[in-house]
Amino acid sequence: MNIGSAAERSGLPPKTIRYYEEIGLIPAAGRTEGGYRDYDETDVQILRFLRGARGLGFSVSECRELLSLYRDRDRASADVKAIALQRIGDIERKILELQSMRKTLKTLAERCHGDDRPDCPILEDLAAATPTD
Amino acid sequence: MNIGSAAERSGLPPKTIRYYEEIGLIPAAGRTEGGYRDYDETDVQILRFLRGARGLGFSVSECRELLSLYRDRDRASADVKAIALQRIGDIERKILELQSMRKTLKTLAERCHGDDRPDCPILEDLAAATPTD
DNA sequence: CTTGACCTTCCAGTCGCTGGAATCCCTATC
DNA sequence: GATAGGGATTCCAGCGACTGGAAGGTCAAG
Repeated sequence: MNIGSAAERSGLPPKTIRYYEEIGLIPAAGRTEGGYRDYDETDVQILRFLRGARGLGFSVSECRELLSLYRDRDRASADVKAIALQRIGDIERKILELQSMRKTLKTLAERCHGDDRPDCPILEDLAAATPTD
Repeated sequence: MNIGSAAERSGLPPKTIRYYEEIGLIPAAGRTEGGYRDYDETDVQILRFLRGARGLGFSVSECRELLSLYRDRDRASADVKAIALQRIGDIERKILELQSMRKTLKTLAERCHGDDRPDCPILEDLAAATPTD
């Protein structure tokens, strides 16, 4: 099947599939006589795997690790779990950061009357910011 | 004061300050005879403002808007508030997305025994992913 | 035989910096 | 006055993970 069908069946855009090939995340696809990339079900499976992993926020290099574990029949599930737990930690840190931003913004937005007058605690607060690092 | 002091007093790295100048986020700084950029307290104030806004996750183009509102004495606070509310919306969407990822990953990680055996629900689940879009 | 949808490669751009190289300025010490 | 260092300057390249677009090749239908 050509790259368009593989894209449709995997949920990844053709451009992304070519990009993954270029960076060596997936092996170079076979070619038809006319020079078109040719994919089979196994390839699509790998592409879907990547789409799922990327969708869970794993970086491309984490995907590389996950993929090599996926292909390794002698893998230890502990290695996979470690990557997943790491990712959960990243996500939780990010959530905390976003929640803190939201809290600050909400407080400021609540205090801003939001009409046509110019005085605004949001701007005032930003202007008063001190370098805390 | 030179860029190093402005950096210290604003909390932004010198490279970032030059970058902001380059992209026109801040006006070009004055220069000393020797060609060094020269900053005063007002400049540092603006840099701090930017650091605060970026720290709350506003994009550079949002910062541009916020800065122009900040400088506009005839602004309507409603315009500022609208940007802030928009940003809160972005943050909340992002939090929901991350929470969903975390939930999926947690479920998978819990079901993975994480020892030296190869069978692993994390990999199995990724491999079974279907294009849902 | 032509049309149009697909494919190919390659180059550039996105966002917000960050690193590094080569060179210049300023101050302090010998 | 020479020199050493710690700044500053510019410019170019790279990060991550694509995405857009141009110029051209291929394929199936009419």
